[in-house]
Amino acid sequence: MYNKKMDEELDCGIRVAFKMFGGKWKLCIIDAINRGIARPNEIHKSIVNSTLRVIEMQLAELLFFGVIDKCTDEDIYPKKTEYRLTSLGKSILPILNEIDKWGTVHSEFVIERQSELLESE
Amino acid sequence: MYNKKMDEELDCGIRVAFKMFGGKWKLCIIDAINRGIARPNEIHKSIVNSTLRVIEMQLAELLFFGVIDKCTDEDIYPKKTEYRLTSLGKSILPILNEIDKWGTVHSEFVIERQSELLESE
DNA sequence: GCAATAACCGAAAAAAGATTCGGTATAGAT
DNA sequence: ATCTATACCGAATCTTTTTTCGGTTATTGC
Repeated sequence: MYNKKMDEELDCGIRVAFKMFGGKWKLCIIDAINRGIARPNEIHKSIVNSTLRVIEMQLAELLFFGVIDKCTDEDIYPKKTEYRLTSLGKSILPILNEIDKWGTVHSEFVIERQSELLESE
Repeated sequence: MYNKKMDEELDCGIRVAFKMFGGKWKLCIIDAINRGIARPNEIHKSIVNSTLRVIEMQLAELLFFGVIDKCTDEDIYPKKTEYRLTSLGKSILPILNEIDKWGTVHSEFVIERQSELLESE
């Protein structure tokens, strides 16, 4: 969450949507929370190759944009924070499922093309 | 299309899908082609705030991954190139429509939150 | 001949985004 | 007292993506 130098137009649905969940990790985070993985540390561990810091930052953005809700139990230590999807967050789930389904179906093909790229370097 | 230093796992559908159409401009390009805007120059003009160069680069990637087809009329000048969606490209359309619909519905809300961010800098 | 046009490409520079690292806080266990 | 765990934050650094800019090619129109 910092300032951009170039102005970004939110003039079509696609760009608005990408503003919300277009980041590299956002949909994975939303998916994890939806599957009941509620705590930052757990979310981080569930997403291969993610760093805790980036998960924290993306959670902060999702929170700011009202995609998720946060409740922290401040009394207990180690602190216990849980995130849940808001209704706005839940409204993304059908899209998430479609995207995940598409990716699963085409995974083999994409991975193959990808590896051709890497071989030819 | 260059080499990444960090390895990216394509271990879930979401990441596979994002590999294909997760870029900032890809879905806009697919949308444009789907609406009959077939030529690089026209696609560029139809997408506000895009540079021609980035459109060219993204078209090359979409081509490489088999999302679009290209046919260039080399005989005529100025050269005439037209892109079309392949069946793989067309398979993305339902998702694209869902995303666009979501963004259109929530556009006002997102733009408002966004402007709160910018005011408080 | 010269400008315009369309497609494209390479490379430097800028911007955006992610990682790394070190720090805070606080309580319970050893 | 020290270690552990969890959440979280700031800042430097590094990677990835986008922009900017200057080319090339080949034809049509002036």
